[in-house]
Amino acid sequence: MSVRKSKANGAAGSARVSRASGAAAARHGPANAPSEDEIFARIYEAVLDHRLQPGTKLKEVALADAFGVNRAVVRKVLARLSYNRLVALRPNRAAVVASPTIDESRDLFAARRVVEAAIVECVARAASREGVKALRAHARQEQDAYARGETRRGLKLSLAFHRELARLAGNGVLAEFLDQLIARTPLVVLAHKSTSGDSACSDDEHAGIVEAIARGDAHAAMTAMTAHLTSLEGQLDLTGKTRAAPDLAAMFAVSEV
Amino acid sequence: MSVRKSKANGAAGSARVSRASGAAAARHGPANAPSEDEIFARIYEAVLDHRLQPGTKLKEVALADAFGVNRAVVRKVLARLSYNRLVALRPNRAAVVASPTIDESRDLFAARRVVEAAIVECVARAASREGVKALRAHARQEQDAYARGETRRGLKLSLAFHRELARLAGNGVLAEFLDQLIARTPLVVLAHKSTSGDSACSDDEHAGIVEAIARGDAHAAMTAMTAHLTSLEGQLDLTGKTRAAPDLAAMFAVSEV
DNA sequence: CGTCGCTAACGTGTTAACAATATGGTCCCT
DNA sequence: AGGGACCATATTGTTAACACGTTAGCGACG
Repeated sequence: MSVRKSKANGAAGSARVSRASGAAAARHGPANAPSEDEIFARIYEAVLDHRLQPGTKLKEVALADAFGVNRAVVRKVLARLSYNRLVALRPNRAAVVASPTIDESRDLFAARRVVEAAIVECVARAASREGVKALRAHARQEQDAYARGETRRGLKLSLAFHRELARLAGNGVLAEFLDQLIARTPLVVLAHKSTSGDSACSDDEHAGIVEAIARGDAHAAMTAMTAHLTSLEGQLDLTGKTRAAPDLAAMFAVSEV
Repeated sequence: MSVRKSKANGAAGSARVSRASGAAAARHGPANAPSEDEIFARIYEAVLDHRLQPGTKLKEVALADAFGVNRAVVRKVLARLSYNRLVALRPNRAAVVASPTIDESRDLFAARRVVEAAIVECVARAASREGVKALRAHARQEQDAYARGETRRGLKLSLAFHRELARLAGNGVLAEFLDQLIARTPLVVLAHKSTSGDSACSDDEHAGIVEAIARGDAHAAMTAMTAHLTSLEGQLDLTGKTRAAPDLAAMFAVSEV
């Protein structure tokens, strides 16, 4: 994605922190000012962890304060998040975590079926030994996480499984697009999940997909993937509720994973 | 909350222009400062028209000067263009018009085959009378433009044809993604076209797709679309050359279409 | 003669002050 | 007592100055 990484971490970093109020900066760790990418990831993971629910207002100064960075940085992060449809930014109003509509959710899953069917087809046709091995290991790891009750970790691994699949397909453009779709999925699920049951990718279905790929059975793999996504979509319903949950500083300070 | 609002638009706009140096602003027109979207569109069309070739440096101050806006606006536009992979922005270096690699070009066409096959399938299955009619009219218009020798206009209509198809499919997410792919395609073609022949969508192929849709023959429509894209891809080769073409102010000032 | 190091200009990245707008409370009027 | 307009505050949007890094030209040295 964006090529933004190495900048004035050393001297400028500490100077920046000292300015942005040592109190807020100190709350999330020593004197490290998170980079743009880190902030992006933090907010994204907050959505994954249900700490940020759809409709939550993301005020620039509050975020800047929470992360100990400048408002401009927050602004860029919010722009990126808005590109990915994770937040909606309204002119002259605070940005909010996006609240995907029912239609958008349906379209999202339909798009994933199209893209991921093509991806597993590619992978099933040109599957290397190592690739299949890595996929099996991935599915196993995921299963373990769920078995141990580490839901958050399991969810992340589930997403990573789909990403790994896209990587193996060898089409960078498609992989990049799927990345966007995957990023939006948890938000859609969160916004429209039917019950409190943490709807995640079932590991059995992932395993089934891997086995079809290992057999080189492209048709079976595509069918399994389509069914998998349809089953995921089936866990949703049409109720949409929003909640407010401020105090971003505390929220992000806690999870120093 | 209804009273104090009717003033800001006019005043702010003119104030902005007056600051940004009347000389530069005057070069591309009277006192209108283009919006962010307009600048985005202008640059995008410049790529379409081969006025901006891959590798051309896009300096922030030069662009800001050419359009008569602030550097911050240019910066946001460049970020958006970079998100769409039309420009590459390198840290602490001038942004350049992207030079798609061979692999990227191949992946792009493969992705388009996947997405557009799914799209025409949807359209063929649920095609309304009006939709087919609009498509036919579109193809006709396109053909006329090419017949009249209006290559630029024909190219734009070709792109619009694919966009219209995506719109008719009714999947907003997929349409949005295809939009990105379509936007990148001219750049890829420009970067790797085999000869000087302006490779554009053949209108005959478009017409064939429309007729398959009109018949409700999803399979034929998908085949036609896939073949169409493959034929387009076939017009490319693997030579990559870059040229420099500065003086952005004059370039954008000329085309006050 | 080629190559390395230095210096100055250029261009991007960052920051903080300023301007404009929405929001929420309060007061007045009906 | 209820509703609407006004004022104060909070928050976003814009602007210009500054700091940093890169690039290119030039001179010295091997």
